[in-house]
Amino acid sequence: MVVSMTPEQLTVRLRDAITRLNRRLRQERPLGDLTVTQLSALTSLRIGGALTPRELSDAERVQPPTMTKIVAKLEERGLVQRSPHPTDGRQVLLAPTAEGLEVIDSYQRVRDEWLAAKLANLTPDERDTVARAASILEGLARA
Amino acid sequence: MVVSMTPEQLTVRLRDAITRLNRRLRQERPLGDLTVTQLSALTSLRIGGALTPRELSDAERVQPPTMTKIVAKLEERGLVQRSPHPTDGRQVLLAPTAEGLEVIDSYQRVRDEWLAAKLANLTPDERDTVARAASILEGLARA
DNA sequence: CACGGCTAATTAGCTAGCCTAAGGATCGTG
DNA sequence: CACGATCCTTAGGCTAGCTAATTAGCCGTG
Repeated sequence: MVVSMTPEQLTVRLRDAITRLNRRLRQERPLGDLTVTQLSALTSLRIGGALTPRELSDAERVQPPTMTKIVAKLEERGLVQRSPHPTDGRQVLLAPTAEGLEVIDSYQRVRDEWLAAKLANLTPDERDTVARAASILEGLARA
Repeated sequence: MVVSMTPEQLTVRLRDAITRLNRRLRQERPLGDLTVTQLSALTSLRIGGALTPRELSDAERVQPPTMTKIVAKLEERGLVQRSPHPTDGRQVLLAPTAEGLEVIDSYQRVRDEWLAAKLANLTPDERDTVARAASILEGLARA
């Protein structure tokens, strides 16, 4: 079932799909709680262990001042802890607190209900397509 | 090459890919020019012909006040025209101006250079996967 | 025919999330 | 030891979304 589409059509189509789905994801913000941006940053911290703000902003593809704000909010909620860098006084190390880790876990289970439910309605074949596309799209965003 | 992934992994992975790619798309704002949101609304108007603000906000999945602002910006630029509803004095009809249509066309060609270039680097197989996924994702966002 | 309740659109005001520019602290090297 | 580079933050601005409240117009009922 090859879809025949010009490159322009594909570009427009993909952009549209991305922006709409993103809007939808933002809307589904569950009680409590963290925004998509905050959760993403927190998750990067768990994966990366302790990161500096610079490393974290690189990982999240935002500018450093943006990350300052995101981290500030996570800190307010006690989900991230800041400690001095052992050898470089300019830098700071960020790490999730125990509560932060807990929050991530509970989100992994609870959070994406809306999207998970939608995905569950797809055929196995469609899910497979989406899974492979997700990897490809991540690659695009990273590049 | 079937990717084996739990539903949770897929959900998280997809959300991540969407948000990151969306950030990237926002950043690539070309000179001139319309934001992704504005272009999307304008395109909906071209497809839908003349729509009321309510219809347009439904189509774009935003709340009416949000659409009021988007339309105001498009109007400022002379890309959208407002006319009274023939039978209902509360409503308003929105339609793209000639210039608005022209702008859409030029964007279709010029705008998504960044994304188009990325897509061009994919293998035909990957492009096909992305194309099919785009349709599926649009369906998700719509539902 | 007027009035009460609904709907459409806008206004007001908030938050998140992104940016650039500029500043202060620290590092490292000549 | 001074000076350029680097790290983080502050300041300020913009887009994009939201909810609550207001204004205007519609319509059915008494």
